Amino acid sequence: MKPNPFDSQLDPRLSRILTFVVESHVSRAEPVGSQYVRAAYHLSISPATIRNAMRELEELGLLLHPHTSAGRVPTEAGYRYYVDHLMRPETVPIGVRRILDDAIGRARTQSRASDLAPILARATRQLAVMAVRSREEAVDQVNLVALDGGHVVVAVGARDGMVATDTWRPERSPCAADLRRAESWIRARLPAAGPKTLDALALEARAGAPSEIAGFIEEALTRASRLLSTREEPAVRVDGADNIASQPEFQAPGTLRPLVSLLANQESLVRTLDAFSGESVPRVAIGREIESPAIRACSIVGMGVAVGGLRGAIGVMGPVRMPYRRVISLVSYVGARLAGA
Amino acid sequence: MKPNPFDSQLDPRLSRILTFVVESHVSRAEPVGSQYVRAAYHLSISPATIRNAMRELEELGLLLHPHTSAGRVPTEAGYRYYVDHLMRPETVPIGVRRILDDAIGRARTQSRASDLAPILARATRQLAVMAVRSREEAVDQVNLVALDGGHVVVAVGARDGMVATDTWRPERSPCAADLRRAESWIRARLPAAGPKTLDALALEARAGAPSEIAGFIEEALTRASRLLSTREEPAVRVDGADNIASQPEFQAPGTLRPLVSLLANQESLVRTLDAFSGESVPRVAIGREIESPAIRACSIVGMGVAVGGLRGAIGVMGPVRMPYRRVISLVSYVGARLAGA
DNA sequence: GTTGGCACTCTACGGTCGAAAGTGCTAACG
DNA sequence: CGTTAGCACTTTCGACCGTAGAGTGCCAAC
Repeated sequence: MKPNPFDSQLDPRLSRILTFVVESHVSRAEPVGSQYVRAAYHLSISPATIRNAMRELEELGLLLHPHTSAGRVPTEAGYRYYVDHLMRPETVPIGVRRILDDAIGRARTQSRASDLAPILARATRQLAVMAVRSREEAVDQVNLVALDGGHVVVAVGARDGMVATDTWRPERSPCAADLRRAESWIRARLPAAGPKTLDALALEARAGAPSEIAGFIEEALTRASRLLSTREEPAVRVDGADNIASQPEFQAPGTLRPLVSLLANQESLVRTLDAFSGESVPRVAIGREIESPAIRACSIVGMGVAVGGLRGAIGVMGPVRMPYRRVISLVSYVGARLAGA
Repeated sequence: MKPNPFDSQLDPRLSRILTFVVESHVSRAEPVGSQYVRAAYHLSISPATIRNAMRELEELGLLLHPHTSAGRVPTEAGYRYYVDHLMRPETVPIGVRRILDDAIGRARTQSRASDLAPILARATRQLAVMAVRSREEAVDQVNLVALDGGHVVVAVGARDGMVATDTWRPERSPCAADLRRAESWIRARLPAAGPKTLDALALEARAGAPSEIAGFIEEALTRASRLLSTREEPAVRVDGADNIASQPEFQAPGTLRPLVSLLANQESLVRTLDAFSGESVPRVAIGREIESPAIRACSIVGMGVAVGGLRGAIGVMGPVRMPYRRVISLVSYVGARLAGA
């Protein structure tokens, strides 16, 4: 972290003006002039005074002039100061809260956390991302069960209680005794195993297990391993892309392209969001603060969540000119519910 | 189908010119003029002659004039005629074929057909979609199995051999006898049931099953039902969006928006692709032939596929000005491999 | 059916002009 | 010292216009 020259509070006069400029610009999407601020907030001071204040803010690097005769626009530092010092927390309106609670409840019980992305996208009118992956817990138990019809279920359980299953139909159906033997062969060799250990164990089985069930055990362990590793590649859900595509910052030709690439290439989006998964309260990354160079013109509000056996992050992305108050309050609300007991 | 006035072969002279115009325009992305055609194909006829032919083609509705002094552009009917009568099939080069074979093999064995979308996108340099859903087969069997640690697996098997499982941990762990009783209660009432029947059965269980296992059965059936219906919502994978976003037809402001919506709202894409799932050879939908009004400026080459217990469709989407030869050959190749035994 | 010649039409580009917006500066005021 | 009024200044934006370039349509001739 570089030292922030604005840690000390700004002059209250300048604070007020900065707040006005930021909030005006967020809602109007145009440079805001001194006249406009005066009229919009019914100020009793003259435009000239406001201009003086704006000039000071510009010298501090918090505002910016697109050109000589345009109003002011907040810089990224300006938004940063606004988010850190000026913005007051907003409470989520009761109606929205009900909708969210409902969706969160469903996500919890059905372990389909990704369904929250559309809800969050609608509520914030931005792009919402939800990425969850399973905890990388040690494997605790492996069960093998025969079903009617010759199918076999392999179920792996992690120490934290998460369970995943896969099904297949072996060429030669094993009898119940074989299943029990295979299970205990595995159990005897199962200390605390991650997916790599399971792979190693599969190899060991091919060589060392009783020959009539060796192939079967190998298959089961291979599937168990794949179960864990495919679980590790996060389930991601993105929604609301058209919300931000319709924003004025994406109207200029060529500006939408990075967004399309992002949607097409969700891995990089997930990687970006991963940086937020450690946060227990919303963190705001503004513009260039985002690592990924592809999305320089955007901001992200994100935090980590945990649902059932899954953990991951939620994030809301939009142009730097974003209604931070509302977005933060919503992310915070959803995040708290998903992190909480 | 409306009667096609062009079923009879076009004059060979006109056919040649139309072919040249289509192929030139596909690769150059600009209106093609008579001079250009002459030079590019080393024709020994004069530009004036070519112009005469073009005028005839324009009168037939196969070519179009953006304005008085621009070259010609194929109309959608022109592309249609080209695809139906002029285009010669292309063979997939051996190198590409190897890459595809490899990917197809992996998709088969791992039942992860969606991984083919990125491959197809790279090969065609267009947008590729792969959507698979499980067959809507009648439920054949429901198994309940206890695992170590108090978890229970519910496995539903469909008549065609597909199996899906879900796991949960009931509040009160049922004993082995309870499980068997629950299983046979269900089995006795299981004719050939779809997800709706399973839901109905869950309700019946709440009222009519032995009280000590009623709640358990209800839960199991609800999960089984959800298993089928979430399986029914197809797994979809889209890739290569940036391929077509970089095409000149998407450079004009506002033209990219529908594409973004499409990527954000993959349901409608899936619905559009569904229309192709019945085809056993590639079908080409050009421009307005596509039902969905959102993607009027695009064409789709798609066909149905089947992988393991899954069925669905692959599709390649791009601007109407698309290299149909190459795309069709690739879709055909992949599709044939996925449909074959 | 094909060709050469030529007038015609339309777009794209670059420059000029006036209106509108909003500032910066200076001088005056409490 | 903060605030204010007045005014010149800068810059963008849209409209307008004239020219260069591209490619056609048509006509008369082969």
